[in-house]
Parts: sequence; C-alpha cells; structure tokens
Amino acid sequence: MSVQERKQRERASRERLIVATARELAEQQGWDAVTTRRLAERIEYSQPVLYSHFRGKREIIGAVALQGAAELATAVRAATSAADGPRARVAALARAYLDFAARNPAVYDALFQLDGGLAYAREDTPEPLKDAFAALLECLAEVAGDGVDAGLFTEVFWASLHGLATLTRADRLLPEYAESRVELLVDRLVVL
Amino acid sequence: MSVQERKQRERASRERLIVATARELAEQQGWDAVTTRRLAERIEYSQPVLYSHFRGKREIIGAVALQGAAELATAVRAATSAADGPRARVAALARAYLDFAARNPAVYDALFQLDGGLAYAREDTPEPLKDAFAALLECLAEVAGDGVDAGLFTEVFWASLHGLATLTRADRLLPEYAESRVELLVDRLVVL
DNA sequence: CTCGATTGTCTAGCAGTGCTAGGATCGAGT
DNA sequence: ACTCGATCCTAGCACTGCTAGACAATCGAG
Repeated sequence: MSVQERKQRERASRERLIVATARELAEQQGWDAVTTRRLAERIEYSQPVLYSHFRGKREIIGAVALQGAAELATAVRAATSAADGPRARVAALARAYLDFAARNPAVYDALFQLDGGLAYAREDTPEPLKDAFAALLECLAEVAGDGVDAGLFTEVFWASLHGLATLTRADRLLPEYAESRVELLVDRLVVL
Repeated sequence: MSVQERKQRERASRERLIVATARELAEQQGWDAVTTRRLAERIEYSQPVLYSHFRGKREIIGAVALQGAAELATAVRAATSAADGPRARVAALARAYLDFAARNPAVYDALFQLDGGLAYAREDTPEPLKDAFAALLECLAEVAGDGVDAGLFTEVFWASLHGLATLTRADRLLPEYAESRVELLVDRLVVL
C-alpha cells in the first residue's frame, strides 16, 4: 500500500507544481505567455502530463483562481479584523481588495476576468469562491443599511470594487485619484 | 483625379465592411470566433487584405471599440435627456449604460475588456472615447455633491457600472437582484 | 528470477491561430 | 499598345491547445 501512497503523494505534489508554475509564469509575463509547452518545459515534463492532471488549460486557470480566492478571503479578513469601527473596517476591506488585485493581477484575472470553467453565485460554486464572497459579506452586512439585503449590498459593493480594480489596471482611470476614489465610494455606499 | 477618388471611396467602404463584419461575427459567436481567416472569408477577400487596412487584429478590435464608444455616448445622452430631474436622469443613465453592455456584449468587450491598442484617460485618447466619458460626466456633474470633483465622481460611478456590467454578464451576480442593484447604487452614490 | 500486464511518459502530429514574403495580375497613364 | 506601379492572392512561418500511439519502467504472479 505504501508504494501507491507514495505515488499519490508525488502526483499531488506535481499537480501543485503545475499550478504554482502556471501562476508564477502568468504573474511574470501574463496569461498569454502561459502556453502548455512553456508550462511543460518549466516543470520539466512533456505537455501530455498536464492533461493527466487537468482537462485543459482552462482547468489550470481555474485551479489558480481557487487558490487566489482563498488568499483573497484571508487578506480581506485580516484587514477587516485589524480595523476599529464599521467605517474603518469597510475602508480596510476596500483597500485590501484593491491591493490584492494590484499585487496579483494574474490571479485576479484568473478569478474574474478569464474563463476558468468555474460556477459562480450557484449551489455548485466551489467552496473557496463562496468563502471569499462570505468574507466580504461578513464585514459589509453591518453597514448595508436598514431594510437592505446584505447579499444585495455586498454584490453592489463588490461590483464597484471590481470595476475600480479592472479599470485601474487597464489604465482607464486617472492614477492620482486612486485614493480619493476609495474614500468616496466608501463614504457614499456605507450606512453608519 | 476622379479615378483615385473612386478607389479611395472603395477602400474606405471596404474598411467599413471589415469593421462591420468583425463586429457582427463577434456579436454572433464571440471574439474568439473572429479569426483573420474567417473574417477574410466573410468579406470575400484574402487575409492579407485585412493587413492593408489594419496593423493587426488588435486594431480591428480598436475600430469596433471606437464605433461602440460613439454609440454608447449617443445612447446615454438620449436616455438622460428624456428624463426629468437629477435622480431620474442618473437612473436613466445607469440603465442605458447597462442595457448597452447587455445588448452589445462584443462591442462592450472591445471597449473595456479586450486590448484594442487604444489609450484611455490621456491627452492622446481618441475623440469618441473622450466623448463617451464626457456624456457620463455631463449628467453626473450635477449630482457629485459639494466639494467633490465631477471627474472623480464620474470615475467612481462609471467603475461601479462597469463592475455591474461585467460581473452580470459573467454570471457572477444573482440575476433576480439586477434591478435592485441599480436602484441601490444610484440612491447611495447620488447627492441630490 | 522471469515473464506478461499495467502504468506512466514521451515523441510526433493534427487542426487551428496571427501574420508576412513573394509572385501574379490588373489597370491607369503615356 | 505598352509599360509599370498598385493591388491582391498563394503559400508558408512559427506558434497555439490538444491527442494518438509508441515506448519504457514498474509491478504482481508463477
């Protein structure tokens, strides 16, 4: 039995290597540079090996996305729990979110920009994605305002952050307003 | 001279045909289906002809984007001018924007999701793009609130709309909340 | 200790992509 | 009528995601 277990461990380890390498390559040179050939070469295996772990490139993107979702949730929770008062918590959440998107553009793309073959906003949504949304909701529920559904409010707030994140990174907004945008958004959307 | 003029007209007409066909194809089957071969076949010329009009596929996307920007500006202005009162105008703007994104997904992608090789938020930004932003600003300036820069407010409002538009289309938000999201966003961001 | 079967991996290749070099063809101006 | 430049197409390059089939290493049974 232990032989099979060792092989399973090795397989799992190689799978992690694939995901980590894909992420690294995407972060360094963008997802366009993540080709199956380059990825295979970096992990020092041939291309078909990739397909024994994942159905295709899309699933590899999805794996990176799931990893990113978990990290995003952690980052958001760390930021919010370190802040005092509802207003400060939401501001910290917004900054943590945008910071994550700015520091991990490729992961952010995998999560929300590219097709990783993942289901969102459904029952069969993978746990990390649900949890990332939950991390936002936990903090935002207390400032949604009376009679406003927390889920609805979270969707709106999240969409605004997502818009800021993507448009900022695509150089479609003025850089000098970056901080003011966050302040304005938080001040207006939050009900204290 | 008239011979050259005729040729110029024919060239311009063929260029319009290329852009229109690319847009049509993208709207029908998505931008992935817009390959140089398919596009060439549809306009009944060989691929190299495309490259005598545009530097490459990216520039074709850019051309569709510019066309879309003009239409978006028109749609927004039409919607806002037909509404009474600041609150109603902004709500109409939001709905018109989201409606445009929903009805012309490929064009919206060309504008804000794909790389069309266009410069945004700069002096050398093409006129249609500046004008589309201006259309938003015209309406939003009156509800930015005291002491808040109209440009800053427009960026935030636009980013929120963009987030809603993209996340909605990617099935990342609950469909039943669609209308509520717009209401909530407008109510909170607008200062009457 | 050997032999067949199974597992794992790689080489080679397919159909498709964006893009371009070079030759053929056409038509305008002399 | 002829030249010559503009215009267009054929053919091909290097690349993409993905896969069939050959090959080698490993394992269990006799």
